Amino acid sequence: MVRWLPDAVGRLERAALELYAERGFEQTTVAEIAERAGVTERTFFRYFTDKREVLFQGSAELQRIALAAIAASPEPVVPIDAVASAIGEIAGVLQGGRAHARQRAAVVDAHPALRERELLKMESLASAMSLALEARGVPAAAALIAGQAGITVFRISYERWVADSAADDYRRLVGESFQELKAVTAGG
Amino acid sequence: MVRWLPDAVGRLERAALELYAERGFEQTTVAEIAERAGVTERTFFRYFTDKREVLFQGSAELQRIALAAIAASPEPVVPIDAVASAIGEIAGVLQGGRAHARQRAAVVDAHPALRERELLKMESLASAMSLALEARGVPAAAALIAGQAGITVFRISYERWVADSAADDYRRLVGESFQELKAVTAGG
DNA sequence: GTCTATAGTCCGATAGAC
DNA sequence: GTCTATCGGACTATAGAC
Repeated sequence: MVRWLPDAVGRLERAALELYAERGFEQTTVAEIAERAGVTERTFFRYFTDKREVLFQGSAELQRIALAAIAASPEPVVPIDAVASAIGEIAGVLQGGRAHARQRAAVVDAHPALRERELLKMESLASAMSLALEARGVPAAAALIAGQAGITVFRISYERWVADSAADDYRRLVGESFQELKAVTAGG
Repeated sequence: MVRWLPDAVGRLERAALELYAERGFEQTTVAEIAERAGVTERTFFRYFTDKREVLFQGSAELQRIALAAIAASPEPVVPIDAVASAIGEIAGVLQGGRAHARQRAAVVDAHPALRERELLKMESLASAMSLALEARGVPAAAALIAGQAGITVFRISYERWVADSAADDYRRLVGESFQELKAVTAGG
């Protein structure tokens, strides 16, 4: 007989996503999430700083993958290409869990408080990529812009991927969005 | 004898910025802001949905200016140029209040909850610009990317403008950042 | 694990302007 | 009378302190 069931964090994450989807973010209390996960309210706040954060644990892992890709970019480092490979790697990882991504996206989009948090995570990813580029010798100004360009493409292709049933190849959507970005900034 | 002093909103905004600067965002209660502004807590929540929003009332006006610039862009509408003129207009308006912008930026940067809200306002500006571009006949995909590219430039040049004492010509910084964006995305 | 401060909501009351 | 701005108090849930 075990005292605690394993994976309290995972159970809390699943319970929260389900409840937010079922009855909405604001209509769900932390107590209800904790109850469904079989822990106390106190335990929830042990693992997550607030009610939103429970949906964003995965972003740290994505960031790790992106930084590894930039670190592994071949010399000479072309900022936009290094970032494109990083975003492509992320897309490759997400590719498998489209159903989950869709449910999560619907929940996040439905509430400004969650969209806010998502934007903060994206910003964090962008600055991390910029720093990684600087570490590879890219000048600060170019690194900043390339990092931001990367999340622009990431977000736009993510939206297409979850919204359009026909567009199921996420990595390919990323590549297309990068081409569009190049065309638009060239002024064409 | 008037029953209420005029401009309760303005007094609340100034009181909030002062207090957030003096003792930090989290260490300031809404009751204290209200007290300094000479109203009750209840009145604060009448005008602002939450404790953060009090610092972001100005963003609606900036958005209006940006959209007007896009609506007034000469034919044929080149998305990136239309957005550049919109961001340039905003920079021109902010140009005068550099001291205030600096204090506000310091306060916002100091707390993630405020950075989050700022990112949400930027996102709102980006999608509004994208919609305005679509209204001018720009295809959806290009409009989305151009809008995002616009806020990328806006934010990067804003940071430079408040951080670097020597760089006091905001409009010029915006122009330079657009050039850098073009260079980076071209893969140079 | 309990206790508490504070954010944020709701309903109603009040006082002046028109 | 209606409209608008403020105040008062009670209430719940989040989040952090002890």
